[in-house]
Order: sequence, then structure tokens, then C-alpha cells
Amino acid sequence: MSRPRAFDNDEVLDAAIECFWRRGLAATSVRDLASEMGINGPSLYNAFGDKRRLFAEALERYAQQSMRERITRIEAKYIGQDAIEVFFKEVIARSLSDPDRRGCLIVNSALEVAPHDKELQLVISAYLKEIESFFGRCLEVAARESELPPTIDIADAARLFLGILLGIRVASRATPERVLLEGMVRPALAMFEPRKSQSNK
Amino acid sequence: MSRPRAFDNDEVLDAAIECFWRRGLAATSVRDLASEMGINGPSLYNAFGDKRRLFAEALERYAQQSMRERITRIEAKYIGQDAIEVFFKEVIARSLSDPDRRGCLIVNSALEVAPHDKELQLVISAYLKEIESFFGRCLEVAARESELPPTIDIADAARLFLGILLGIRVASRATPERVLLEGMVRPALAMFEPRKSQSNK
DNA sequence: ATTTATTTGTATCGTTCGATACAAAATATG
DNA sequence: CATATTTTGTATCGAACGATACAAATAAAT
Repeated sequence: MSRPRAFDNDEVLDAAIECFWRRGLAATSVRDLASEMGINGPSLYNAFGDKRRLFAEALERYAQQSMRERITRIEAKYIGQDAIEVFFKEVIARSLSDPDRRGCLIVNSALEVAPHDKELQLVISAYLKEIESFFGRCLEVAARESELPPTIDIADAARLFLGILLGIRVASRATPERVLLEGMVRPALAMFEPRKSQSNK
Repeated sequence: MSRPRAFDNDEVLDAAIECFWRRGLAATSVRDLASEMGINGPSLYNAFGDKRRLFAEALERYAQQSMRERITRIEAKYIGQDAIEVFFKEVIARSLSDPDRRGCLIVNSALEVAPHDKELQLVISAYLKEIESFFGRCLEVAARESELPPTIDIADAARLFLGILLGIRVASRATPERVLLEGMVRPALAMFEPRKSQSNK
């Protein structure tokens, strides 16, 4: 009954994610966005309401495609200690290979947006909780598989790994050096029981 | 030979710190700054050059008054494990008691500014290194005092504590909850040898 | 007192900001 | 084909942006 959209919502959202990811919310103008999304300003407002609502949609899509995708993919293939190790290995590799040093949009938004926007604070806080829960699940499995000393408090260990992840994401924007990022997580991974090593030849 | 300044440089810099600390670099306008600093726009430009240079001066003053002050004050009174514990206790207390959730200006700038400003990136990266070195010194002492198992790699442990600190600062802006912030650091503090406990009555 | 150098306050500069008014274009439905 | 409905592109809107021109004000030096 009406004229159809000339663009794909998800495609232009991906372009918006790229803008917000690289420059943040405040430093990205609507003109930047419209240009990178390949649409006109009025189309942007017609489709997404305003800049803040576009940001909220981009953030949710990022959480789905970047955070949850990684968690479900890793949990489908690894469990316990392995899952945590693979997770950090992947995050560090991505952080070091990104010439724009974008870090993680969720972490960036936790710092830039959360204190000034109550509604988005709740959303972002929930994203962080999802990551903490992922670590919690891995640690539960590790404890069951005797990879983890029973003295370890699992809830706190999950919080520790979340903290280290946030630390890695911050550090990678100012000091993107492998020795630093890997060094941040290595002592925490040492909380696991020593692996039964294969016989050395 | 000339008309004297009607304002104190350090006083107006403190006001500038407050602006940048609460809202970040991009979201703080020169009018915000001049208003909070109690001076006119032209006086601001005459004294500090431009917004970016004012930010650089405010950041350096913050590093001196907030980061280095805390480190030297704590190191003058505590050593080893105690120093690290007091440091985190203080940071967490400050984070939870700040209704504006400003976090740490250095950490905020590592995320917002460092990727887009090569010169400030180097400055910020050096600030982070100062914090890491503080942890390193504490850990060296702890190792000498047998507070630390010899299996612990001190350089990596210092990187871990820096990472946790960054994590706490980020989390405190989105999820300022004591159980989370304390939980992030508690497992790391468990790397120290069990203390010889006093006889229980 | 006059000169010299700097700061101060007023009044902007041109640019960019987020957001729209409006009419032409496009499609599903009747 | 005619109508109803939404999208599109052009052309802005008023407000706020970073930054200055300029003259009055202020003090030290002569």
C-alpha cells in the first residue's frame, strides 16, 4: 500500500554499528551516520526515530552479533577452562589485529553512555551480566570436571574474569601490546588445576 | 608590565577536570568549561590555547593529584599485599560513593581519547604504566616478605591488577554494585600466601 | 603621566549540530 | 486507473559548536 524501503535495515544498522564503534555516540554525527549508512537524513529519522534510538538498536544488534555469537559459538565447541581460554585468546587476537583499536562497543558504551542514560545503563549492565554468566557457566563445569580447586568461589571468579575482560578492552585502546593483554589474564587462568601433561616424548 | 590574571590557573583547572571527568572530552563544550571555570571564553583560549590543550593540562593535573597522590600516600604507609589491598579498597569506596559515577579520568580517557589522538595516547599509556609499576613494586616487596608464592610471575601479576583496576572503573559506571566490584578483585588477592592468623581468643 | 603589554568582556565569526517541512516518487490496494 | 500511504531527496530550521576580533580595562615600567 505504500512505497517500500530502498535499503535493508540490518545492512544500514551494521554501518551504524561501525560508526558508533569507532567514534562513540557523542562524536558521531547524524551526517556521519547517514553517509556511512548510504541513506539520507530523513530516511534515518523515519526508520529509527532519532540518534539515540538508532544507537540503542545498533548496540542491541552488536550484542547479538558480536557478544552472543562469540559466547554461543565457543560454548558449542569448548567447555570449562578451555572455553574461557579460547574466549580470551580470541578477544586478545581481535584487539591486537584491529588497526582502529575499536575495542568492544559494549565496553565503550558502558563508559561513555551508561552514566548519562538510565535506560541504556540498564541494558548495558544486563549485557555485562550476560558475559559474567558465561564465565560462571564455564567455571561451574570446570568445578565439576575437577579443573578448579574447591577453594575457589565461582561467583567471584566469574566477576574476576569479567573485570579482566573489561581491562583488556580498555587497555587495548591505549596500549595495544600483546605482552600486556596476555599478561592481564594469564595469572587468573593459573587458578585452574595443573593439567595432566602428555608424556614429553 | 601587563594586566595580571584575575583567576588562579590551578583553581580553574580543577573546574575543567570536573567537567571532563563527568562528561568526557567530546561531550564537554567550551561554553560548559568557561562557565564552570568562572572565566570567559577568550580568557580560556588565552590561557590554555584550545580545548584539546586544556584537556591535556587537566588530565596531567588529574594524574598528579588523583593517581600519583593516591599511590605515594598509600606507599608511604603500606607495603606489599597491604598496599594493594588498601588501594583497591579505596578505589572501590570512591567508585561506590560517587553519585555521578565519574570513574577515573585516566581510564575514561584511555577509552574515549587514546584511539583518536596519538600524542595523548602516549601520555595515557604512560599513566597506565605508572599504575602497573606501582603494583609491580608492591608485588616485589610481597615476594621478598614471603607473602607471595615463588611460582607467581610478578610482572604478569602487576598486569592482572592493572586489568582488574580498569575493569572496576568501567563496571562502576554501568553497574556500581559493591558485590561486583569487590568480587572482581577478591580472587586475585587470594594469590597471596594465607596470613598467619592471630589466635582466635 | 605616558608607554607598553596583557587580560577581560562583548559581540560575534563561519561551521556543524540534531532534527524537519515539504513535495516528488513509488508501490499496494480498490 | 485512481487512491491511499509511505519513502525519498532537497532544502533547510534554530541552536550550539569551537574559536576570534576588537576595544576597554588593568597594571608594571619608564
